[in-house]
Order: sequence, then structure tokens, then C-alpha cells
Amino acid sequence: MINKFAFNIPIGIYLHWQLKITMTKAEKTRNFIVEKTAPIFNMKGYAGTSLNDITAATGLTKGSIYGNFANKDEVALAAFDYNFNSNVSKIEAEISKKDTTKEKLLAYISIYQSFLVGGISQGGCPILNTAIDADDTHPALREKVLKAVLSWKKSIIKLVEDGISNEEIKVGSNPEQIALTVIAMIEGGIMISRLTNKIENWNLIMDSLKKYINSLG
Amino acid sequence: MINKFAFNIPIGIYLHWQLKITMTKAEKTRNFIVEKTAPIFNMKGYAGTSLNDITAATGLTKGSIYGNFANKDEVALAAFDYNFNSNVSKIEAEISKKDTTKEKLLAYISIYQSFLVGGISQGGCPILNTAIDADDTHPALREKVLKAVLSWKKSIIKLVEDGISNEEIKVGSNPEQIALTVIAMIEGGIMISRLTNKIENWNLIMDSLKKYINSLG
DNA sequence: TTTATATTATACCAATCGGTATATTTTAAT
DNA sequence: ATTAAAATATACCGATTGGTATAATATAAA
Repeated sequence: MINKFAFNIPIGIYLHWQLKITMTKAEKTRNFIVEKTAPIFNMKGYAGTSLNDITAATGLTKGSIYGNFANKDEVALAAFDYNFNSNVSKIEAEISKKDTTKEKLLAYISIYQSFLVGGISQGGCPILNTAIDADDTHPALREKVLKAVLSWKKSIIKLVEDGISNEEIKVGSNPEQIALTVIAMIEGGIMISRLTNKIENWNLIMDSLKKYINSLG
Repeated sequence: MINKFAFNIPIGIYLHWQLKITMTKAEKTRNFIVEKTAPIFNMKGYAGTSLNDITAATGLTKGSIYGNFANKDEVALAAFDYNFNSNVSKIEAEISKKDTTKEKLLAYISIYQSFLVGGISQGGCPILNTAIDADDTHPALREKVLKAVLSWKKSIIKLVEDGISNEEIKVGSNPEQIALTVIAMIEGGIMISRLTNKIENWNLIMDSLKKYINSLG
């Protein structure tokens, strides 16, 4: 189906349009279900989100849900992907605006700050939430979060390595350690700030992180 | 009942024994239920832990559970208290062994490291787990975790303030900021290390935290 | 416009959910 | 040892769980 169109149309130009035109009703519904349920899974967790929650949020019936997904698992996995990919897009967009390594690292702070209020996916950081939720209970979901964290770590390592090449960051720095430290402080900061519901706590922790990042050079 | 004994017995000496002798069967059972279910609530969360899990873990029947607790909520709240108090005892014991402020702060690292393997309460840090679990779903439980974090923060602030008085920590340091930063790094570190299942990640993050603590003086 | 197919809704399933009334057993004071 | 009370077990409740068979409807190609 896709090939029929793609065969004689320049991919670079019409890829976006082509994807739209080949999106069937079911695919649209699938996306719709994921968009509507992603915040719920993020807030209530896997076990805490029922099929009743899913039908209520979408206005669809069970038949429609199960016509597009094999089971609750598939919806949850797709919801996590949606939440995570939304963040990745946002992060990449913000980071590409910055020039220096330090500025790029600092950009994470302002991006993840958005999770404290509303943000794309309500209920805090999907990585943190899903990691804790799925850790001991849901291997497939856990695997997805693990990949997400490793991918995040990898991105930061790349940034730091570039920074070392540019002589912006000290030679001898451990890029992996820096990546893990940044992630830990951000996720720990989100937990504390959401629990206490105090943005000042976030600011204090992020002030420490800023000092840490600035000390790398 | 307690007063009958306490009235003519020196409290300092017989308090422990007195508590034992006045503990009824039901109180023992209550403790037993809490001990057995605390790791389950910590691993599976509130929604993920069913009454069937509770009866299976204790070997008791529903009638017995509901004879000692009003509902699942009460068991969950008691389980969190148990998990948290176990930690507090452990922490106080370890910290009292150390002499300097920095050593006391560093002691948190080795204590929380125990959460990565087995520890008293399986499934990671109960504060982190319950904070994420109850955040958007269970106000009463959330309130308990909030108090736990604030109490933890308060303890660290006290340590730091003493350190400033002793001239062990720089004058002008922000005790609250230090407390929040330490907690964030530990909790973020636990999340990452448990997810990736790599103790090296914990070590790298804690190495950053050690540097941070040592830089305070 | 017809028609096959894809999609959605209805109605149902067994299993499990948290919770309870009541019967039985165990505890502990007399 | 007796006995009242406390604790536990049995058997059940309605509601909800995730999931499915089937009927009704909407889609889209011919």
C-alpha cells in the first residue's frame, strides 16, 4: 500500500503527506487512544489504570479498544512510547537551539521543569514513574524504560564527549559518570518537588546541578 | 492496662519487657501482617497489591486480616510506616557511630546502598516507591511519604547546621539546599541503579555525591 | 452504488476485586 | 475448669477486573 505511492513520488518531499494519506481510520483511532490514555498511565500506573479508565478517557467502548490493541499491555506500552517520544522531541528541539555543551546540559533543567506543572504527559516524568511502577512487576514495560534511560544517558555522554573535544569540559572527566549524575539529580529532584509541591525545592536542587555542570569546565 | 504495670515498675528498665507482656495476640498478628506485607506493598504498590497477596503472604484468611485492620488502606499505611521506621532505626544506628558531620552525611550512602540488593524492605527505597505510587492516587499515603521526606530533610539540615557550628562546613552554606541535593542524588541514584541493575552506576553517582559532600567543608 | 472488509458497539464471560456477616476457634481472666 | 470475650475462618456479597463473541455500522475499493 505504501509502496504503491512511494514508488514514483520523491520520498524526501512527500513522506510526511504520504504517511498522512495512508493512515487508516483504525490508525487514527489507535493514536487517539494512546494520546488520551498516556497521561492516565503516567499518573495511575499500569495496575492502577483500568480498562474502564481507558474507555472513559476516550469515549470509546471496549470493543473498539480491543479492535485496535491486543490487550491492556499493548496500550500501556504504546502509552509509554508516546510519553517518552514526546519528551525526546521536546528535548532535541531545545538542545539544538543551544551552542555550547554546558548550555545544552543546562537545557535539560528547563525542559524537565515542565514536568512539575502540567507538561505533555501529566503526572511527572514518565521515565521515573514507569521505572518505579514496572520495576518489580512488568518486565516488558521495564525493558522499555531501561532503553529510554540508556538512550538518555547515551545522549548526555555524547554531549560531554563533544565538550571534551572542544576543550569546553576538562580532559579526564568521566562522561558516563556525568551523565548518570545529571539524570539522578533531575529525577530525584522531580520526585521531591512533586511530592512536596514546592517549586523552590526544585530550584534549590537544580541550583546544585547548575554548579555541578559549570564545574565541569 | 499498661498503667497498671508501669505504675510501680521503673520505666527505664522494664519498658521493653512491659511492652512485650502487654502485647495481645491480635497485636502480634497485626505486626505479623505488617511485616509480611510491607515488602509486597513496596514492590507492587498500593493498587498492585491485592487482598489475595496479603492472605497468601501471611497464610491468614480475609476474616483475620479484617479483624485486625479496617481495610486495605490501613494495611498499606501501616506497611509504609513499618518500612520507613525500619530505615530510620538503621540510619540512626549507623550515624551515631560516626563523629564528624561529613562522615555522618557519607553514612547515608552506605545505608541506602542496602536497598539495591535486598535490605529490610525489598523492592528499593520505600520513600521513592511510595512517593511515585501514591503521588496522584492516594492522598493519605502521599501525606505519610511527604512527612517522611520532610523528616529526612530536617535530619540532614540539623547535621549540616551542627557542621557549620563546628566550622566543619563552610559558613554561608545553605543547609536546606544541601539536604535536598543529597536526597535527590540518593533517590535518583536508586532509581537508575535498580532499573539498570548495575551497582557500578550507583558507585559512579555516589562518587559524585561524595565529592559534593567533601566540597562542603 | 454495490460489496467486501475493516471498525466499533453491545452484551456477555469467568475471575478477581475489596469487603462483610456469621460461625468457629482460641485466648485469657475468673 | 469454666466462661465471656477476642480472634480467626468460612462462606458469601455486589462490583469491577481484563477479555471476547457477535452483531451492527462505517469505510473504502471496485
